[in-house]
Amino acid sequence: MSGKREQNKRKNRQAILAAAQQLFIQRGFEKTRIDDLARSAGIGKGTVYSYFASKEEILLELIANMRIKIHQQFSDNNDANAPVTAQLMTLFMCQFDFVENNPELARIMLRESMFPDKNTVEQRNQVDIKYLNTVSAILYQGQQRGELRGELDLLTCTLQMYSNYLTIISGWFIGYTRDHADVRDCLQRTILLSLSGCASEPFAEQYKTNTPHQNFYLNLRCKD
Amino acid sequence: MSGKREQNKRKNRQAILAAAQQLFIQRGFEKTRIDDLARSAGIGKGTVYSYFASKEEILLELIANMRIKIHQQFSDNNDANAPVTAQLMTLFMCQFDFVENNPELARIMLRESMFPDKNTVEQRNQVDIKYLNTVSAILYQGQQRGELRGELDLLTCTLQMYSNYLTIISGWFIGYTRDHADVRDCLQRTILLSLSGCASEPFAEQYKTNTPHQNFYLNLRCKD
DNA sequence: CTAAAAAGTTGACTGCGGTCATTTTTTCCG
DNA sequence: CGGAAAAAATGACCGCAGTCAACTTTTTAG
Repeated sequence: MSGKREQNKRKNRQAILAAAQQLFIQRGFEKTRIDDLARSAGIGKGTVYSYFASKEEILLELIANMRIKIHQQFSDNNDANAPVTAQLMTLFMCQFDFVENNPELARIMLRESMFPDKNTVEQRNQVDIKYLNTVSAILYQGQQRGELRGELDLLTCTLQMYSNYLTIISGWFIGYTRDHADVRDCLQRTILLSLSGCASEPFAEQYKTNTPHQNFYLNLRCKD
Repeated sequence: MSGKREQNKRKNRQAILAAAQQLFIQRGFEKTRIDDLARSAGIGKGTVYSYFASKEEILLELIANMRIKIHQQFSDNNDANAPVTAQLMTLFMCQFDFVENNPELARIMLRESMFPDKNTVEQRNQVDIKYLNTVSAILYQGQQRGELRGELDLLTCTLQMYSNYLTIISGWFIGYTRDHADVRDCLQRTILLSLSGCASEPFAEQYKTNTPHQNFYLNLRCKD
């Protein structure tokens, strides 16, 4: 019976995540004590720390799992032939729904995701990249259909669209937007602006560049 | 001598900030204990908390003060007639210099600034708005000079430019950009993209909107 | 099967941010 | 002045995240 150990480890890890899901959502992240969480998972406090490096790590893995599910839902329902704006709106609003329903948890995730400290787990990062890849794919299709300029640098463009989303979310946290409809409107606005550009005619042309990105060390996949 | 109390309060507050500046920068935020900070300021630990609500509040006020100085430096040196791109680059790179030199402190500030929790001090927010106003002013001048489209919604445009900056900074924290030159390049790129737009000719026109923003409850001042 | 080694579990303990009852200083006013 | 009231300072204390030496379970190998 050499699988006993592995089996137990999987069970414990799941138990911790399940307890965390229950407690973090029900009672809140700050108000949940690790001791309670451990008790609820049927293990000792110290054991928790042989599975996760910190309380926050538990939350981040939990959220990463949720975000993968959300992404799956998007993929299942998205119409890849819809206009770029529509697809981006759908993708971003799916994410915002989660943020709106779990502001405390999402806030911690967003903080860590945008401004991580050194000891970040690579894997969690992958969920963000999954979303960036999706944006990238949407834009690439837009290029193929002629909606977007063909010589665009996709990476810059992807970053900008995602950054539009993050800033609107940030505005929501700060209190500049009140409800779902506000967020939707603002998001639509910035996306449209990104598409149409700020410059006036004579200038716009000269601002167009097509040299590829070389200083942002991230490779996105725009094709499945 | 009825001013004794007021005078002392001002002195203590300054002493705390001075000690914080020294210790947070020298030894780091995490590694500085409140007890040490209090000792260094010549007061008791409890007293610190009658001036600041938390360790983080001290840091945030400290940084807010630094950012005001940085902004002053920018104002003093900025050429208001330079092209929009140049002015924005100068403004953002001034800020990045601070971030680069104090990553730990800046990280905490950026996290709190973008995704604050409920009990945020209004005053600190004002520094961010100061910067947004500056961006707004730069863009407004650009409009006046004909560089930017006159019917642009300044708020949306301002948010987008600032969000370009924040995302590049975020990329730097994550490790997607390595050095000062990378950041500069990427920033330039996204700004140019914001100016020229992503859409191809026939589409670009129809994405242009000129209805003013109504769902983002922030009023910027684009004129001094 | 047994015993030693390896892997995993545990809760008492540590360190630090933040609190609060007590003490000290300052102000007010007769 | 003096002494009462108000304001401020203080450090012992608390709660909780995270550690670690002791202990238990599982695996390995002879």
